[in-house]
Amino acid sequence: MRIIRVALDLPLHGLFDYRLPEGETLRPDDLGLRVRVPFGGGTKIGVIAGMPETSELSDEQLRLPEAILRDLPPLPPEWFRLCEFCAEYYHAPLGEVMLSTLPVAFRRAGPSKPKTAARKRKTAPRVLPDASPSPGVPPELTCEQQRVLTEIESVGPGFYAWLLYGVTGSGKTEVYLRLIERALEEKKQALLLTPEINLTPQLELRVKERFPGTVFVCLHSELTEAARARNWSAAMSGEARVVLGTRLAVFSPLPELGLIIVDEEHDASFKQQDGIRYSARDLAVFRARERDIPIVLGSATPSLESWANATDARASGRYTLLSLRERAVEKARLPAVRRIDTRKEKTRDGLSGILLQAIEKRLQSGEQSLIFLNRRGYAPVLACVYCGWISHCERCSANLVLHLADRRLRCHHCGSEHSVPKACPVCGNQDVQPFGRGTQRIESTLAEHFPEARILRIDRDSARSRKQWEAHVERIYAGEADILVGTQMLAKGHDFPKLTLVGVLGADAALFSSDWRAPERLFAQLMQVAGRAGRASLPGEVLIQTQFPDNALYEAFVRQDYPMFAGVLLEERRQAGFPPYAYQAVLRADAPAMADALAFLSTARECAYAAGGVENIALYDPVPLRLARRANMERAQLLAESPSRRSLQNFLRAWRAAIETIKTPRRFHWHLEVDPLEF
DNA sequence: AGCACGCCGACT
DNA sequence: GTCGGCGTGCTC
Repeated sequence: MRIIRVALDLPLHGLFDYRLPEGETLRPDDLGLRVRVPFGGGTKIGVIAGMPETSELSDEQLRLPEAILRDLPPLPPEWFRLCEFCAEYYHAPLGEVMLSTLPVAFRRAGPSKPKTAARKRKTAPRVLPDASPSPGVPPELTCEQQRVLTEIESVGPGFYAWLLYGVTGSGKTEVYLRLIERALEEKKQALLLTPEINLTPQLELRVKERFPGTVFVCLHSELTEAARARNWSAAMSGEARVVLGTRLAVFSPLPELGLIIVDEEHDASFKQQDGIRYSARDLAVFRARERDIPIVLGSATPSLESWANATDARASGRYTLLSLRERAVEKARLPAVRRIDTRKEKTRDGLSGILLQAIEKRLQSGEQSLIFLNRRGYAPVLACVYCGWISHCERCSANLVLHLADRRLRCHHCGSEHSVPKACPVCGNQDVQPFGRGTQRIESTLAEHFPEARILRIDRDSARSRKQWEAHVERIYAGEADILVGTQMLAKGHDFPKLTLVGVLGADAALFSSDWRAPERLFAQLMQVAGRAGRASLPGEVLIQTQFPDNALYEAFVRQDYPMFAGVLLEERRQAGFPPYAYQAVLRADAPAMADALAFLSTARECAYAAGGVENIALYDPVPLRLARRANMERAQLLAESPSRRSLQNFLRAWRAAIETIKTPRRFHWHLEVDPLEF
C-alpha cells in the first residue's frame, strides 16, 4: 500500500495519486481517511478513495501527502457507495460530492485540531432534556394506522419502499414514530428527512418527547458549523440513534442505519438547486436499497413520480402504496372547500364579499382566518399610467416588486433595490401606480375593512430569521392574531387550533403557467393550506377565489381527492410523453451575452450527434430560460430526453466528456442537471 | 476552480 | 520602459 488515490474538491472528474513516504504504510481499512495533500501551489483536504498497486504516474511525479488525518475515523464503504452513485447519476465529480457533503470543519485545509475532538466529547450531542415531565405516552392508534404498521411489519427485513399516502392530519407522524421505535428496539439507527428547517422544530419536539433518553441529533444548514460537525460525528460513531434533517442529512454516515423516512416526499426542496443538483429523496431510496433496509416516503400529495411507482402497473410495484384517508387527531371532518367565482362575485381590492363576510364571522366568534397568497410585497409591479413605464430590474428579466412597508422597489431574483420614484422616471408623470396585489397590500386592505382586527402578515419579509418566525408562530398560538396573511411559509407544518377559515387568492396563475409542473405544485399547496383549517374540534372552511371554478384542478381540490387528480395528471403525462414517463436532463449555460450561451448549447448539441449514442435520445433546441437574465447573466438551456433512464445516463456520460472539450469564453458557466424540476 | 505562464496595450 | 489584461493549460 504505497500509493493512495485521493478525491479532492475540484470540478475535475479524476482522482489524484500520492505516494506514501518510505517505510510508511496504510492498512486496507484506512480507506476513507482524510488526508492533507499538496496540490498545485497550495494544500487541500481530500478523502482516500483508493489504494492502487500502481499509478499511471511515475514515482517522481507523485507527491507525498502532508498528513494522514485521523481525527475522524475512516468514512465507511456505505457512504462511499452513496457518494459514488450521486457522482455518477448526477454527473458530478466524485471529490466534489464527497467533500461538499462533509461538514466544513472536516474539509478545511488548516491543521487538524485534536482540541476540537476533545471538546466534542464533553459537549457531545446532548441527550435533550425531557420537554414534558412524563415521558411521551404514545397515543392510541387508529385502525388505519394499525393496519399500515401491520403491513409494513409483515414483510421481512430488507429493502422495501413504501409510499405512505396520508391526508393532512391522518397521523403520518405517529406512524413514523412507531417505526422509529421499532428500529430503536432492534438497535438500529433511523434517518428522518424533512424538507424545511422551519418544520424541524415541531418534529424535533415530538421525537424528543417520544424517546427521552435516546440520543438524537438534527442536521440542517441553520446549525452552526460546530454543531453540525458534532452531530455529524455522533451519527457516524453510532452514538446518535435518530437523525432528523433536511436534504443534506441524507449523506450522514450511519453505521447501523435500519430505517429511512422521507416526510413530505413531494417537496421540491429535497432537490438541491445549486452546486450538485441531487434529489435527497431519490438518493435516500438508493441508500435504502444499498443497505437493504425499508424506506417510507410520506405525503398527503405524493410526487407524480412516486405515485406512478406505487400505482402504475408499468412500474411493477416499485413502491407499495399505503393509505391513511381519515383524520386521526380529532373527529373533525375535512374542511369544506368552496369556490368563489370572481366573474360573478365582484371583488374589491382583490377580496370578494363572501370572503370578507366569512372573515367577519370568524372575528365575531373569536376564531382565526388565514388569507393565503403566494406573492410577497405590496404589488408585483409599479407602472406609469401615462407612458407605460414599468419598474423593471436592469439586471434581470423580471419586474421590481413594490415593497411599501419600507418604500423600496426590490428585485426578488437578484436582490437589487431602489427607492420608490415619486414620478415616472421616463416621462415625469406623477401618476405611477402599483399593479397587482401582494401580501402587504392585502394586509393593508384587510386593515381598512377590519380596523379592530389584529392582522399578522407572515412571509419571507416579515419572518426573515428563525427567531422572527417563531415569534409569529407563538403569537398565533397565543391567539394574539385574528387574521393571518401569508405565503406558502404558512402553509406547512403548523396547526393552529383556532384557525377555521382559509381564503386562497391568486391561485389561478398556476393554471396557465408555462411551467407544466405548476398545477401539481398548486394542488399540493392547496391541500396543505386547506389542512390548516379546522384541525381541532372546530370545523374548517376553505374559500378559493377563482375565475375558473370549473377547472379540473379545483374540481379535484373541492373533493380533496388527490388520487383522482394524480390519475388525471399521470394520464396526461403519459400521453404527452412527459416525466415520469420520460427521463430528462438539461444542459444549462450562463454567460454575460445570450448569444454566447446559445452558441455553446448549439455546439454541445452538434457534438452530441458526433459522439453518437443518441438513438433513443431526443435533443431539443437551445432556448433562453423563462427568467433569461438574472443578476446580469444570460441563461439558456438545452433539454435532453429519453424514455429510458439507462439510455439517458449512458448518453450523458459520453456527452459530458464531449462538452468538456468545448472551449468557452471567460465568465462562462455550464452545468448538467439530471431530473430537473424547473425549466 | 485556482494558479501559473505568456504575449500585447496605456500608464506611474 | 513596466503593470495588467485574459487566453491556455495543468494540477497527482
